[in-house]
Amino acid sequence: MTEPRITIIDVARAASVHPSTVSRVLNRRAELSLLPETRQRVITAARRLGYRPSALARSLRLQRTFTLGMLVPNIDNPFFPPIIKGVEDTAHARGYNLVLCNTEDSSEREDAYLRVLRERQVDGILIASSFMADATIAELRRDRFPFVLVNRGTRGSDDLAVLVDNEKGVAAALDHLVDLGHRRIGIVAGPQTTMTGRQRLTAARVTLRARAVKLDPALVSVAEAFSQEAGYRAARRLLVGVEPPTAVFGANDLLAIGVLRAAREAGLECPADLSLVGFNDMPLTEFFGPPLTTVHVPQREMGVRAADLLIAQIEGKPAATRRVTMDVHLVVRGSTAALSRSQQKTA
Amino acid sequence: MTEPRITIIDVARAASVHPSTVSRVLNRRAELSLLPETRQRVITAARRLGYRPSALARSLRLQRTFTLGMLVPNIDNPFFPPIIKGVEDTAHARGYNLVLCNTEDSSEREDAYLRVLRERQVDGILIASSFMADATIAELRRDRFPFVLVNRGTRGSDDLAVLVDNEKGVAAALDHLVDLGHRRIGIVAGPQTTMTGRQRLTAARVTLRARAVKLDPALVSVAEAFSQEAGYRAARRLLVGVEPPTAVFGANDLLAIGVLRAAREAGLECPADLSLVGFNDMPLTEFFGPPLTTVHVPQREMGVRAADLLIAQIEGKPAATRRVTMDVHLVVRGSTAALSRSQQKTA
DNA sequence: GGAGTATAGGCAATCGATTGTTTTCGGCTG
DNA sequence: CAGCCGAAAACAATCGATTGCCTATACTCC
Repeated sequence: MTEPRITIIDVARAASVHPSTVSRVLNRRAELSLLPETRQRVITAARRLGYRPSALARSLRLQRTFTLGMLVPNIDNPFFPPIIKGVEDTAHARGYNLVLCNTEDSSEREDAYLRVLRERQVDGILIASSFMADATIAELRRDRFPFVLVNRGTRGSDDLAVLVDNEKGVAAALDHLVDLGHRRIGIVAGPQTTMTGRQRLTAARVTLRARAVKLDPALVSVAEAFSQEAGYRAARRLLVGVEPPTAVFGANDLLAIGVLRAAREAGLECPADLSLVGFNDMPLTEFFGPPLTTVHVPQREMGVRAADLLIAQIEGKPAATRRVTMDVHLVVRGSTAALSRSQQKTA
Repeated sequence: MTEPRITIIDVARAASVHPSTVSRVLNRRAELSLLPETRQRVITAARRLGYRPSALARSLRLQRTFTLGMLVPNIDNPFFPPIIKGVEDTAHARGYNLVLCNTEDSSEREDAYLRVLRERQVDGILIASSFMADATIAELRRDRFPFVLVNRGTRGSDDLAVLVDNEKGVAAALDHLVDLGHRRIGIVAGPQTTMTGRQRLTAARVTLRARAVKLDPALVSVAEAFSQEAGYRAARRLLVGVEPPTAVFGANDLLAIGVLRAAREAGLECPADLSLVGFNDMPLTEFFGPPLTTVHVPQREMGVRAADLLIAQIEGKPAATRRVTMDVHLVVRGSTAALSRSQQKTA
């Protein structure tokens, strides 16, 4: 903008009133009585000049930006967009804007962005990013800076959080495989540096033990990220063994797709040679070849609940609950099938 | 934050210097000489107090926010995340932050967000949103507000823009189908309220005419959005006719996936009964069932170029070029096949 | 030793809006 | 007609950082 900015002072001059009067008129403050005629003069002048308030100046004065920040690990993961939309819709409806930060699964970027968000004085932060050091979060806690964790927990503290019932979801996924007759089940786990990665792997162990299926350590492969590529690399380690699995559980859908690719490369058909279950039920999974059996997570709803929680906290409303756990359920599609004779022979 | 904010004044007091000195130290201004010892005292004090500059105050004073705004039609469309990442990476590398706005294909939201971005005084805007009224853009142009169009053009003006070679892409897609022997080719076009939608349909007509294939008006179905659902609805209208197409071109990948769904429902196998080509080559298309033949668009690169263009404009650097057209090429995968005998009989 | 000058850093205006306090002015009362 | 009241709007401080300009101090040179 090379044009000089139209300020409240310009409007005041045009309407022959004091700037403070302009402010009161435009903010519809009832505290002070104003002549209807004056009010009209101000409004007309503002419109005529094309006045746009400066959110910067306003925020500086009010110490409130009406902006939320959100840290997302990777916007490329189709799991997140619906969550983001849920947050955005809710925020918008309540008069807040959203600044989105893609941390690219890097803790440096997480820290950098967090700093930026605080310097910009966002009113609160949603953290869907999972690598973040507990120390960083502890700092937020100490400063009483409003924040909500999304799809990730922290050890034992009572931070505001919207979580997924990982235990139930993993159990549903593995029960399904066991029910189909599978006994050699492989796990492509998420990074064990993340809460989600650890919880799901632990839950898998628990479930298999409960079903009396023993988990061959050679069939557990930890991916270094929640991405298709990492899933592919992890799956390759899994499928080359002397006794490959007849079914694999991927700790999220992208990992499962990576497994699919590795399987194809190894000449395995899914689900004939290898059953596959994912987690999240991200958009478009039903169109994959084959359509992915996966654990459905109410993504948009998570975003909505997270934004609700955060805004309530910001506005000092009594939080009905500090922790929301989303229910999940298995969606059976085409990537899983009963253990076949040929698979039994191989195994 | 309930804690009182640490300001530059607090640091100044702690270091026994004037606030202006603190500012100069922390901004490494060389214009004025400072005693190394003073400098050190200030830095120490700032660190000890945990001073965080207020981006708000800074921006207000400098009339610069070092923030870019980006309007995206729908973050759910996997086509956009890589573009966004390209923008974000570039912006970040140049010291800018990005505020992302999801317009949900609604022109009201577009206008609302555009207003918000201007009130927040972002330094420039990237517009990937396609519905936006030309009048709104004209206003930006008039105010000399820096902006770049991404993946959409405007009629005849010389706005900064990063475009896709739609003509070439569409020609490649349809040439491929014609080369495979298809003559009854259906088009699922994008909304004709968007430039992209119109350009691709026009290009399709031109290409088919050039190949002397006549386009049955009954085989052109316009979707009301660039979404899977809209594609599905549009495709249903197309496939129920007395003489259905043997191949379909979807104006983007999501539309193509909608076609796939409709085809499946109609009992048609892809590519055996129906060949299908999309546009964009968004992430994961290779994992669809069948893997989608589509026109590859360098998504991340588009974002990078757009951010480059915008930042150059903001910083008053001479723009080498006002308009960048990305090259595209067809990626043949599994959703297209040569016209088969059975299809010929049907047709 | 006094004028000149370089160096270090303080002073104060400014960015644009908000809001508690004060002023102004007309009208009314005693 | 002085005094008071209330409505309407002006005044001025404030949010936090930046920067052109000015000042104070010490040092140099003749």
